[in-house]
Amino acid sequence: MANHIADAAHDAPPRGLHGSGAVAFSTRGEYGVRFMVALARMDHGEPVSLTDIAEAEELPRAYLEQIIGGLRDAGIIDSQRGAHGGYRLARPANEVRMGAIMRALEGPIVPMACLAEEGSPCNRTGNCSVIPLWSRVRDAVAVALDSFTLADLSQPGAPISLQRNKSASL
Amino acid sequence: MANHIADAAHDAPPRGLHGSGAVAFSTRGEYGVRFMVALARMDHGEPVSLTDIAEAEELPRAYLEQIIGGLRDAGIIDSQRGAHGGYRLARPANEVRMGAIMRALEGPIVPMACLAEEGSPCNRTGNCSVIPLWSRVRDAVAVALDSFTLADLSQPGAPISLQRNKSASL
DNA sequence: CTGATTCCCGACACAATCCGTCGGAATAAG
DNA sequence: CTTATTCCGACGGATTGTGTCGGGAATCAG
Repeated sequence: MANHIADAAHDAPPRGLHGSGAVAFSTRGEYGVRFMVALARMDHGEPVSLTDIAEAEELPRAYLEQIIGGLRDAGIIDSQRGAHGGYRLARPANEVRMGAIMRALEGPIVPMACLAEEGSPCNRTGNCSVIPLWSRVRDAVAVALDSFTLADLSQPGAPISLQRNKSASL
Repeated sequence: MANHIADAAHDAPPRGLHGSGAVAFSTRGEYGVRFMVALARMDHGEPVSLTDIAEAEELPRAYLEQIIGGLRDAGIIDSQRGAHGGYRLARPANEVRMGAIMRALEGPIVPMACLAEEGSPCNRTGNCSVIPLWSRVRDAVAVALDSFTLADLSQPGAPISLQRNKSASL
């Protein structure tokens, strides 16, 4: 199980893909994104320590530490050890798409096991005509995530042209 | 030292609905959709028994039985008990959107707990500027699912204008 | 050099939930 | 009455999400 995380962004799935109630991301995604937003706001050249961010966001420090390993491996953040160490954005916030962050945190977007390239791709070939459905969902999620950059979320006033949030039970 | 963050920072009560690694639907979604597609194909006026569909799709019968309860409750399928009983589509296949099926199977589409209307909606108001992200993902998934009808998937030749599936690591 | 600070990493425990099974009750047809 | 079928609650094993802990490695200050 100890697969080395050599190059990220492509090789993430030590975490299996099981499923949940609905589309639901896990807390890895939530905490990791909040970490990134906080880091983008606090990053002024000097590294920001994990403890500072965990306090600011009221997140469990040790757990957060474990989560953001994926961000480092993906090259999204740079880390510096030792006293006065911490984390920095590897690139400007407006060049970091949220899709890259989420994939680094939660692994590839695979709404259904059929779409995972490794392993048996749904041996029910021919019968299985539902793949287009999952495929389109996957693409839609990717587009939605990539339509935001980190800068969009880290600026205080929300400058996002967002359609009215109905908040109804979708 | 402020070590109190480590143990007292997590608010226990509102941890409610979370779930999975990536976007991944559960097998409820997969099996349920396959059930619906099979039913749409086999439905010729007479009820189709669960055993027949489970055999045709090679799905565990008892588990499938449990899953499709949601479809019945949602009024998507009609059931008839007793000998020669079984299931029928409640409406024509081209009037049934896949989004309705998935919601009946897996519950509302809520990528992050913040968006659940019941309960505490992310008491971090003000700070939490990431809601637009989850909101857009939710809407994108809903649109993608609703862009298919059951008829689209149950017809043998795939008549769907589907962009080329790159199958890359999204 | 010594010590303090911080990231890094493996292991572990607890809880939740998924996945699937089982047995039986209710209903309907012959 | 017998048989076929849906309906329902409960149960268990396996997996995984969530979070903690302890120590090791890098880095900096004195």
